[in-house]
Amino acid sequence: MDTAFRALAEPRRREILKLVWTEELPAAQIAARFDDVTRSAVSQHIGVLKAAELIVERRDGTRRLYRANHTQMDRLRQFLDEYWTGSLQRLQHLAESAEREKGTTDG
Amino acid sequence: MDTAFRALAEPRRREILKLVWTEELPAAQIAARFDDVTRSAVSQHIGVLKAAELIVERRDGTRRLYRANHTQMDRLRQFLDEYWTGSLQRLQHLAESAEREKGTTDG
DNA sequence: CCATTTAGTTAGTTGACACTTACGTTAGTT
DNA sequence: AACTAACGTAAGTGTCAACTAACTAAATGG
Repeated sequence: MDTAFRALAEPRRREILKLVWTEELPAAQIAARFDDVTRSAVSQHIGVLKAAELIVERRDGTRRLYRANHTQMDRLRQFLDEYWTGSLQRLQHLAESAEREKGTTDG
Repeated sequence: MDTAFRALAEPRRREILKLVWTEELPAAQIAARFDDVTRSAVSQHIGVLKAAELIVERRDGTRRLYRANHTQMDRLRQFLDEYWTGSLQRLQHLAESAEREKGTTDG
């Protein structure tokens, strides 16, 4: 989770992720989109995105094709959602505790 | 945007954010929840969350009360959503370009 | 085998980040 | 004014991340 958020914190990695969102691309073609950074840097970014499971790799001879892992991205959205649902659940627990409290003090 | 993602990448900050999600809390009470870190460190985390506009501050005498900024959190979810809608739009643009291409070569 | 293409890896530098300790600041209290 | 409570801020340290340059590895073709 930490890994995924930290990976997305880097603008360059977000761009890479968008590039491989709809189409599968080899590292060279990804690197070619950036003129102010070396292939090595892009390769390392890809490594970070791969570690965060935001992209997946498919090998084809000497080439390695990358594409976004939509599932992981969806998981992040769900995590953000939990901030709402999670807090609602906590409120519900509080309410239930209050109910029990009433019962114990009563009997 | 970078700031917000980087702020969320830290587990401690995510905990702080959850603490002030439903209730407004002073710094001291937030710091009291953690026994393995100093008040100063918590204060700095709060500073990062504030810079990312994930929490807002309200002053009351010598105390400063914090609460989560739900709007900013919603913005992050929308950003993640754009990865889908955005790519759909790009596909649509491609389709439209192809249509125009047909027209120009034709006439 | 040798050269080429495609891509990952390592070494080293620079800058950012999390943390602690110590100090400064503002609002109440006596 | 002096004291206390509740915070933030500055300085210093260890660790991690991003980047470049140079090297290595695997597949392909003569």
